[in-house]
Amino acid sequence: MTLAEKAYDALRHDIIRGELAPGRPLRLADLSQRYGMGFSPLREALNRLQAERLVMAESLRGFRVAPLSLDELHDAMALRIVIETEALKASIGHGDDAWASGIVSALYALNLQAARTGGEANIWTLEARHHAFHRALLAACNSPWMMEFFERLYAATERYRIPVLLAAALPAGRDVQAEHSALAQATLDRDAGKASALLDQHYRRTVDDLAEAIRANDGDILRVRLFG
Amino acid sequence: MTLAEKAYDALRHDIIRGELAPGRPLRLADLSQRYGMGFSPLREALNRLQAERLVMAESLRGFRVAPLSLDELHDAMALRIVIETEALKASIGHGDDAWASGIVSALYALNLQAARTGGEANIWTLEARHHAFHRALLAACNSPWMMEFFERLYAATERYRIPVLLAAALPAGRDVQAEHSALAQATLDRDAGKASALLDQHYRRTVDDLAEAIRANDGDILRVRLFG
DNA sequence: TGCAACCGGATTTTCGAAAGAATTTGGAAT
DNA sequence: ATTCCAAATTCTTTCGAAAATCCGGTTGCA
Repeated sequence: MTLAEKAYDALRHDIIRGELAPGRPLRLADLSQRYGMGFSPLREALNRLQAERLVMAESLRGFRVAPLSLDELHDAMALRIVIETEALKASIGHGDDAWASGIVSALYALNLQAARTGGEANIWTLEARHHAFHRALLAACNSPWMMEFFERLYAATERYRIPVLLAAALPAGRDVQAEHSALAQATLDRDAGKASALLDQHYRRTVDDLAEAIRANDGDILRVRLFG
Repeated sequence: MTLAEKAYDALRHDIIRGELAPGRPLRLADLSQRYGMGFSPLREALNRLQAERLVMAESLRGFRVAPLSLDELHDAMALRIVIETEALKASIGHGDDAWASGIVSALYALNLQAARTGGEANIWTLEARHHAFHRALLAACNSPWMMEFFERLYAATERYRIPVLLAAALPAGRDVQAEHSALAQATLDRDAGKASALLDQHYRRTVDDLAEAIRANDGDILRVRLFG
């Protein structure tokens, strides 16, 4: 693995998790220090991330972490619904036993982690398994373009979810794991209409909850932090 | 404009037009000669294009122009239909007079160019206006993510259209300009159902024609040209 | 005071060379 | 003739420094 690839992974990771705050300028000298490498691999990684809209670039003024906004959250989630319901239908059409087993396994692992509390609870493990579950649902759609856009939008929206999860600011009265199970069941039953309706509903609730949590937080989660 | 940005524009342009053939290795020394700049700006541009799937990269083995395949054409066009019909409905919902005027103007300019023959006919002008027309239809969708994916998929599918246009291998018996006019009319009439149906139909015909032309050409258009 | 030009430091961008990795070549042994 | 190994070559990747640009503050002038 080249340094540029390491830089890409590390920067992407740190941006999505919010360790590099939205709006923060990404100075090459700082990054060089932080990641222990020269400018060239960092610039290559930043250019890739720019194309993915995780980083913004301005000519001769360098790079900064892409900002967040409620508008973008709504935009990205609305498009996720369009693309993922379509991909789910295709997946249900094409999926074989390996695909179905993948869903069962991903759901099981997700439920295990979701049930853990206290020291065993780990938001990053939970997040990874949540991602894996949603990917497993779509995995058989047989469309590289859909999968790419799924990954792009997942990363974009994860940036909103993570600070909310960290603040444990999720509204009660919602059984997310039950939604996941129902979604998996409808998918495994090859009921495309029901499965995509459940997925749509799942995401509508998610975006409502996120928007609510952000409002409750006075938008601090989104606030552009120029330094830090 | 920095050299890296110039390199990005030039490479993107040359890849989409097929001047850099699918599959061709992109050696830094060659590119440096071709575009008259050092390695750094070229590598930055290549990394951006890699993220856009116009270029493929392999660790320590450099870059090559992304290959073409019938499968990818079908995949990309199918997703264009999903995204653009959605964007068109949203555009019809939000569009104001400036948006409507933009469509009229883009359609007029496209028709002018499409009517020209002989020395006045210019495939690149035609292509630019075709792109501008389709963009104008969606311009009011108010979704940066949809517009980005539209641009990505347009670029991806343009790579298949251009060699066919250059070979003038379009099947007769289809009045593409009439389809554009009808589509514009339904859109301006704010008939979302009819407009998206026409757009869907327009693209289904396009993909059929392209696939047919490529088959007639024995797939030579897609053939990976390792040297070229 | 208001304003424009200008300097100095900070930062990005680019280059050229060195380092590192893969591929090819050529030759020796089987 | 074929296989294997090592040297040579080609190419990518990375670094460090030089060039270009931006930003903030200050000076000079009306």
